[in-house]
Amino acid sequence: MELKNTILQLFPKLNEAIGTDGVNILEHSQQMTIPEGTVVFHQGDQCLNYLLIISGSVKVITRAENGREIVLYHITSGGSCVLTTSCLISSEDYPAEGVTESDVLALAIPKPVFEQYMGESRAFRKQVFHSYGDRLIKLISLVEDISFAKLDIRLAKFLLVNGSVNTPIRTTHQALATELGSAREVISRQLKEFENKGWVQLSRGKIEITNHDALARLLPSTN
Amino acid sequence: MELKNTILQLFPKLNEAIGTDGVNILEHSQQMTIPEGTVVFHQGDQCLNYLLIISGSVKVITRAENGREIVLYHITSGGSCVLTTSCLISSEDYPAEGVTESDVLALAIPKPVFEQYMGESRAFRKQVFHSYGDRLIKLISLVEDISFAKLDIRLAKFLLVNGSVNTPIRTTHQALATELGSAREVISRQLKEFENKGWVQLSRGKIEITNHDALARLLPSTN
DNA sequence: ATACGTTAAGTGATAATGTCACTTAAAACG
DNA sequence: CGTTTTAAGTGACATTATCACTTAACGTAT
Repeated sequence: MELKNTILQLFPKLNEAIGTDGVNILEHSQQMTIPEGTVVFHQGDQCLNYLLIISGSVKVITRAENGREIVLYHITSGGSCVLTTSCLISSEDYPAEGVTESDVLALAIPKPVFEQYMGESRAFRKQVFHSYGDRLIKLISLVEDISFAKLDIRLAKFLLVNGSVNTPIRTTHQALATELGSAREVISRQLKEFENKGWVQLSRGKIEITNHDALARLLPSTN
Repeated sequence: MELKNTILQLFPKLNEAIGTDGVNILEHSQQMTIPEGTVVFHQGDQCLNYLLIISGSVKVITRAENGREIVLYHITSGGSCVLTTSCLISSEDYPAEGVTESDVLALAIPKPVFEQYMGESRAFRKQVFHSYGDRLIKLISLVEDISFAKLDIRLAKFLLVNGSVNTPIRTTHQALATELGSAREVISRQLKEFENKGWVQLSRGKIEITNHDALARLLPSTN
């Protein structure tokens, strides 16, 4: 079966769970396809499934009253939605919103099955814990970035990670602002500065990197 | 036994684990007392125990290169150190530092015992997951606060939570800045403004609230 | 009790970022 | 082709951060 191989590849820790442990995730879970732009969960939502993303990407954001947003993280191929899981268990209000950024293929494991696996399979537990730990650590990095790192550096980093000299980045300044937790105007001005220095070329909905090295020199050596 | 009752009170989800499940946490764990000001873990440290805090408090901070710090969260009585746990499992570098804020009494459960409990006790799993979820959600709130909330409001909130009209807050402006992820000078100026309005009275190492209601009016109604 | 070193807090200038109230321009669509 | 929508630009101003200090309060040793 094709899907099984894909899953095993994406979730190496699940090998045991699918194989020798006698629990077969595929039998007890459901494939879901979710179109782009769907709000997968809102603040305060309850979650009834443990979700594994097979393909596509989900962004998790919080919003302030004044409408400003910040992307907390993305869940991509091979990732699981730890926050929905934790929201299921914890009594606190779920403080974020998940939106698909592309068509998404996911595997939904119902809560009781999830709990059974947690008890029976060491491999499954490891997988779940690994996701949790990663998320926690990434969130801490986000806090660090937001409170310490300067915007030009964060912006340069984003550009370098998401584009290169021949692959332009297709996004709006607003989306970039949300991604970095800043304001559109600030991003626009910063990009304009980069453009004036000849490092990027801007057009509506598109950013082309024209001088990779100059942008890279902005980053601290540890990146 | 006194300690057992204390633990059961602090970690209600552990009831089952200590009682009927046949695993006795007290037998397989070790009490530790840690003096105030001890660095419990550094960035990159490995952790060999799952830690439950019985009494006292640990603060978890990150530091920027320029020396600025921010408190990520505090672990107090009844809390567990999820980050050390996750650091044990995840391959990523541990991105924070833990420092005891007072003398701390903790219960250290060695890794193998921890893993055994995770397999055998549903209650223990719940406890662990609950801690994780709470931490994740609190970190998200922190991101929200840092990126959206104005400093005067965050400061007022802190003052109201940590002091009252007859119980002054004993802390330095520097510590406050770290707590809120700001700079000392900014905190000093903001506090001075509060003082000019007659809301607080400042002296070295001490902040007295003189007008609780005025401070409270600064906060959004949802708090 | 006074002097001295240490730590906490204050200050002014300047830079970086965020906010507001718009305007201008590009694309999308009938 | 003209009209909506959506994206991006702009100037003025507010807030927060940074730097390079100064001043004040406290602890300690004589």
